[in-house]
Amino acid sequence: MRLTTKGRYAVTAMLDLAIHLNSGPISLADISNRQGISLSYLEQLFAKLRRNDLVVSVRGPGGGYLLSRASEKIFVAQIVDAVNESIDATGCGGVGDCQNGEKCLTHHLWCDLSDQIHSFLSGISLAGLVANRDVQDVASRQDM
Amino acid sequence: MRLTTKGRYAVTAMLDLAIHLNSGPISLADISNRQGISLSYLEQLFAKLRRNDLVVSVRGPGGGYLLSRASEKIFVAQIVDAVNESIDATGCGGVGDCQNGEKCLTHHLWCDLSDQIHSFLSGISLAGLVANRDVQDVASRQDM
DNA sequence: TTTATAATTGACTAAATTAGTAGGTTATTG
DNA sequence: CAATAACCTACTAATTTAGTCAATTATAAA
Repeated sequence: MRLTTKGRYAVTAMLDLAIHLNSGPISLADISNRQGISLSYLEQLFAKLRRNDLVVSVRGPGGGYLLSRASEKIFVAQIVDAVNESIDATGCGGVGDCQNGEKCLTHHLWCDLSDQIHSFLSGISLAGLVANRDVQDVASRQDM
Repeated sequence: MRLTTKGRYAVTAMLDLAIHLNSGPISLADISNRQGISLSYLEQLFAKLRRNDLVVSVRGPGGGYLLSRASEKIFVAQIVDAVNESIDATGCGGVGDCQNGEKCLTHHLWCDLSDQIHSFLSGISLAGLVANRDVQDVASRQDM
């Protein structure tokens, strides 16, 4: 299991889209400026987000990206998953063949932990994040 | 944040010690055989576990490692921490300087997640794991 | 006292992953 | 037709993981 800047960048970028919902398509250049993420790296991340139907793209001048559905229906777990940062804490993908085809001694523990993390991140939607006071503070700072 | 085989190996090895509590010092060779972890790699992990006062060592023939205290008082979070797999999900270590000295848009979210994971893993002791039915099944298979 | 055991230490390495960069192509709008 | 911005591919530096290897030190048993 890993959760590094890759997953954090993806969630941050998606949250940026959710915040600027009423401004039409948002270009990656805008997100890059506001969030301090390299444009080329954003392109890679958005390729995955698009393949996972989390965003839709609009090409050409004035184009950019839009959320594929209401921000209430996009959850942090889906975003982290989309950029291949598995939320799974087991080494076997939950299958249970971690030690010579059998379960390792701690298999059960990592399954429980995975469930815990997954249910936490599945309970948080972009809309929920946008409504957060702390998030609004940071967003208004960035829009100046 | 990462949780890879490194942290899983460490917890598995510590659990092996907890299970064989009444057999005196347990050598790394024994753990290596039972758990399928390379001996040299175990040496590296146990150097860290010892520095963090989670185990004590006994040198010479018949030597090995013992838990430094009762298995009720050693928690999974401490073991994962000891081998440098931070449980922290933020990029800034919780400080809040993730974007040019200020909090990034998702800082709050990662703080909450870190708390969640930490409190989960802090609530599970080695004794608790040993008592688990699934763990006992795997352990008895390994002792044959 | 020697020998075997087992921890301890340090240096090295292959493979994978992360976090990018660079350069070009395609679609669309004005 | 020119500018914009998505799209795509290939490459790279740095870091981390998961080890290997070789030597040293401490101790118990013979």
